[in-house]
This record gives sequence, C-alpha cells and structure tokens, in this order.
Amino acid sequence: MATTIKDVARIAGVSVATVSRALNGANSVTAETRQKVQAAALDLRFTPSSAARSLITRRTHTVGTLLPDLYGEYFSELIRGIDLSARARGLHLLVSSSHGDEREATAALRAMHGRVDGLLVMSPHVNTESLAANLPPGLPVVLINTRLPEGAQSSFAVDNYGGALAMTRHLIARCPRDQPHGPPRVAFISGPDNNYEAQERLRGYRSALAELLPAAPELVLAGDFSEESGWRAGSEISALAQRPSAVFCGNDMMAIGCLAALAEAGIQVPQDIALAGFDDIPIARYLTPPLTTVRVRIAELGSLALDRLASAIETPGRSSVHHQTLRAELVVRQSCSVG
Amino acid sequence: MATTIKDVARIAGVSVATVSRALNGANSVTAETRQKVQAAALDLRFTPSSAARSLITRRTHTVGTLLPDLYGEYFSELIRGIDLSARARGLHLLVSSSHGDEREATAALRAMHGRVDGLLVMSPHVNTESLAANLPPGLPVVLINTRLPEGAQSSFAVDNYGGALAMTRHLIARCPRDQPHGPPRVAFISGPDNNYEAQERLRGYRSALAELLPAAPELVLAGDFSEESGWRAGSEISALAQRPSAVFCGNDMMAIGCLAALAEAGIQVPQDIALAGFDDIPIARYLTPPLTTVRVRIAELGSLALDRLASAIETPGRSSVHHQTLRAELVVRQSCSVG
DNA sequence: CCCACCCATGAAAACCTTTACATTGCCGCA
DNA sequence: TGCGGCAATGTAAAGGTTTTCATGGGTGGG
Repeated sequence: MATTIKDVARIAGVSVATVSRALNGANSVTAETRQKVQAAALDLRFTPSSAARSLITRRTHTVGTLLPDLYGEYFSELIRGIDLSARARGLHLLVSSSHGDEREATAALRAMHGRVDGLLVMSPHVNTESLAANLPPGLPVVLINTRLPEGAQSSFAVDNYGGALAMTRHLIARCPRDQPHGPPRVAFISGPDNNYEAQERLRGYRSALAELLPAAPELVLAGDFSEESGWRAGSEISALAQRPSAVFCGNDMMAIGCLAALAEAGIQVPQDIALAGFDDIPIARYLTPPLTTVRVRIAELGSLALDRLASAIETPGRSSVHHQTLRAELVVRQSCSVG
Repeated sequence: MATTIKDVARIAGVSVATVSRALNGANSVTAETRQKVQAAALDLRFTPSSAARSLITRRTHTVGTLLPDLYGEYFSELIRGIDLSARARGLHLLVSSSHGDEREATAALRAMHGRVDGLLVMSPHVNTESLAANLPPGLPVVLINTRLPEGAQSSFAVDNYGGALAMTRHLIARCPRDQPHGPPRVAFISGPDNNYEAQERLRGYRSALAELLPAAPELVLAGDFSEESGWRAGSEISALAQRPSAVFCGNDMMAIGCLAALAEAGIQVPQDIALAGFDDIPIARYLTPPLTTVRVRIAELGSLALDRLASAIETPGRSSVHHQTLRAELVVRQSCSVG
C-alpha cells in the first residue's frame, strides 16, 4: 500500500492540503505548485485511497445493481447497457444477483449500504417497504420492471402487457378462420409465477384471447424462462391430441427450447405450428427459422435506468420521480409466417 | 446517513469499542452486553460504514473483474460462475468491461485501486508489466485465458488449442475419403486478431490440418466472435465455388450466425455441410440442428478462478502461484453427423 | 486476608483524505 | 508609509470504524 498523500506532500515540499487541491483541480493553486505536485504524484505512483475519500466525501462513485439472476442473454444485455452508461459517467458497477428469496434479497440490499451512491433494482423479492426498511433514507433508487409503486422511486419498465397483447392478436389473426385445421388456437408458455414481467405478459395474452376468441379456453403451460422449461413445454405440446396453431413463449429462451422440442417431434415451424418469443435477444434472428418476437430494447432499458439514477445522484434535492414505460414492438420473422 | 456506531454505543450504554467487539463476534464480551448492543443496533438499524471499516481494515470484501466485453452468453456464463462463488464467500463483485484499448484498460485497472481486495483479469490489453505498473504491489490477481505469463499471478485457462485440434480432427475424419464431393475440406472462422483464445483455436485448427491434410491449403475467414461476423463468413462460404465439407467456427455465436447465413442460401446442415462451434453455450444444444461444439465449462472457469483468488486473498503470504488448464471436450451433436 | 492475575470494558490512536478556517505575504490605494 | 484585501498555502478537524493499550473489578490461590 504505502504511498499516501503525505508522501506526495513531503516530496513536493508542500502541505497535504495543497496536494489535495492540486490533484483535484481546485483553482487556487499556482501552476508551478500544481506541476510540482503532479510530478511527485506521478513519481510515487500515488493513487488516493478511495476508502478515505469516500469516508469524508460520502461518495463512492459506484452504483449497485440488484438482479434476480445472471442467466442468459437477457441479463447479459441488460448489464451491458447499464455498464455502458456507467462507464460513460465514470461510475463503477457493483453487481449482486441470484438471491432466491426475500431474506437473501434484503441481505444483499443491506450489504450495499455505504458501498454505493445509488441502486438499480430489478428483483421480484423487493418491494417498496423492504427498500425503505433496508436502505439509508436518502439513497437514490431506480426500479426496473417492477410493479409501479406509489412510492418515491423512479422506475423504468417495458410494456410487457402491450407487447404480449399485440403478439397474441397477431398470432390469432395470422391463422385464417376457414383453414382446414380448425379455428386458431394459441398456447402460452408462462414465466416464473413470482415474476412481474411474466405476469404482465400472461395478462396480455389473456386480454387478447378474451377479446378475439372469447369462447376458446386458454392454454397455458408452466415455464420458468429457461430454455429447458421451454423444451419441456414444447414436448408437452407435441404430445397434445389437438395441436394449437401457434405457441407464444413468455421469452425467447423458452422459444429456443420449445423450437428444439418441436423439431425433435418432427413438427415443423412455421408450417405445422407458429412460434413466437419475447425480448428479441440478439440470437433470435439467427435461429432457424428466424424467431418472431417482441422487441425489447434491453440494453437501452439498462442505459436509461442508469442515466436516470446518475442524474438523481447528481442532484439529490430534485427528486423528480418519474416512471417511464418503453414500448415493445412486434418483430415478425419467419417462425410464424403464414404457411 | 445518521446512525453510527456512536449512537449504538450511547443507546446501549457502553463504549464504541464494546459495540465493535460485540457486533464483530469478538469473544471477550459478556453475553448480556452483547445482547444489549445487538438490541440497540437492531433498533437503530445500524449498518457499519464500509468506507470507515475498510479504511482501517484495508479490506473491502470486494473483488474486481476486468473483462474485455459483456456481450453474449459466454460472458453471461462467466460472470454467473464468478458471482456464484463470490456470493458463497460473501464477496462483492465489481465489474469493469468493454475497454477497447490498452489506455482504457489501464485506466480501469487503476480505478480498482483501493476498491478491491483482488482482481480477476481477462483482457487482451493487459500484460504482466501493465499489471505490475498499475496495481498496488501486493494485490492478488488471477488471470483468465491470457497468455501464460512467467509472472507471479495464478492463471486459469481453457485448453483452446487442444479443443480446436480435436474438433478439426473430428471434422476431417467424419468425411469419408472416397465420398463423391471430393476430399474433406474444413474452413475456419477466426476470432478477433488480438484475442489470445482466438489465436489458440486457430493454432489448433492449423495443427490438425498440417497433420492430416498436409497438402490442402487452409481456409480461414475473418470473424470477431459476434453472430454478425459469423453470418458474413457464412455468406462468403455459400458463395464459394468449391464448398468446404465442414465449417469450424471459432465460437458458438459465430456458428449461430453462420448457420443462419447457410440456411438463407439453401445450404443444409449437416447434409450439405457440417458445422461446428466452440464454447458450448447453453443454447447450442437447442439450435436446429443441435450444434456440435467444444465444451468449455465457462461458469466453472469463473468459479474456479474466483475460488483461487479468494484463497489468495485470505492467505496473503502463501502466494502459491499456480496455473491450471481446463480440458475442453468434444460435444458431437447433429450439426455434423455424417449424412 | 492479601496479592497476583485475568477478564470485561473504556480511552484513544490510527487509517487517509477533504475542507473550513487560519495565516502569510504581497499589492494597491489612501 | 500604512493598511485593507486578496491570493496561495498551511493547520487542524472531521468522517466512522478497529485495535492497542490502559484500567478496573473480581476471583482464586497462597
């Protein structure tokens, strides 16, 4: 460790205060003095102790992210977007993830205490109360894809409901009424029960069904957003006596698994059945067939949330809470083109 | 901010030293006193300031990771593995990525100064000298997939060379000598030039070629590990007058892009051409056709590296440097089954 | 019964930086 | 010439915790 600001002061022949001022760009320092100090600092490879600095400054220049998981391209993209904006602002990124239950999540929350200037939260296990209870009062927080709280936090969300609604409508409409296989029938592979996004997508599916096929029963298969669960659901569908005309998967990962299961069963997409996903992860367009999906600008979501958090950190007083919902747009590719 | 150790001391009616001892589990505290202190701490929602603590302890309980990028499932998996082990040890994770050049990389390196107890480095832009120059002398560092240095850092690597060698051999062997389409010919889609892993994989390809097809010229297409570059290379291959019998992609992402390009050109895999990737990312098995690839236990790689780092942090003296290479195993799926 | 020792606790130093306040020296103006 | 004021720098406090050393009281043995 060794070299501290005192060493620099000694070598440069000035006081520690002057060193601090010179290195932090304060204006009341002679050019000559500043140069002496900088030379000494460079010479000694001085790097200020961030612990000491943040002890007095009460700034860590670090933001924390609380994520439910780190698995798959969705989070990969999200973190990428967050990281992009964070680095642009000179902020460091502390990641915490995979907390299975609320106890773990609040522990993670408390652990952030004093390590971060702000928090990006995307977790099904965290609600407004537990945030208030486990975080220092003034800490800026931005929520991602959680239930819109009445509370004081800004939030960003994707229009999961609208996207799912549009996609389900599309899947119903693509199937001509007078086709030989009977009426259109759309199955839905759901995400984890406690996941807000999954719930919203399911809600969108149900709304469209109620609207366009009020008589038809819903056909929902349990999934958990993993490829494997998509595969299992796909197998179930293959075994069905009356095969649906389309399968709408709660996310792209499950669509990938489902596609594999269908292929294994000799069911062709889109000829025999249409397939759609949600998220438009980068590889979606490269599947065979390219996957119809709902585009969510995941990286942008992360970027925007971090931008918002950064500005909340910079201007602590003006807590202009605001909620933004990002549109989700239909991306029609071959996996559900009309035979 | 407010509540500090002093407040707890006042409420509990003891000194700050006793509070510190009681909360940190020191043995020389009466059960009664400890209970009083804990009650007070709980009551005031006291959380120690990590800045103050690490100022004196010289421990941050945080490890940093320097990654070249955050794009795609490879890094998603790597971080997942790292995070898994980190959380098991109560360590926090500071991620830094996407530094395009050496200047950015060293800046990121210096920024870690004092924020972390150890560093996990996987970057093409960082060498032993720049590590030594930009980090405090005693900081434990573990390298991932870099050129094995003579230096004092432990390192973990995947046997990229061996994996590529085995895969190329397999691709050559699968093609019977007396088949109508002529002799076996294996193309290789390379990764970024400055990437050590990419270089090793290319080297493995070349070795196998030199060994089994000494007369044949190599066929290397430029790629950069992204799906898109795989797609471009796939298009080039489709347009080739004399089509190779197999394409070996430097990683799975490029294989996905390449597969899409081939499909678009009406070339069937594996009937018309065999396709193989590298990494065995989770979705590889769910492609159509399922992708033959080289399995790299990516998450395990991250876990092991972090475990190593953690033990280096815990026992600073015993700097038992060691280098470990993880085997890469062939995973044969349908994308290169013999027609 | 007294003394030595140990155990629980308290007081204070140390960690390193920033910053409010004090000081010094200089210039210009009266 | 003397003084107000300003610009540059120094001094010291503050930030919250851990830890060393000191202290006090109690206990066991002589």
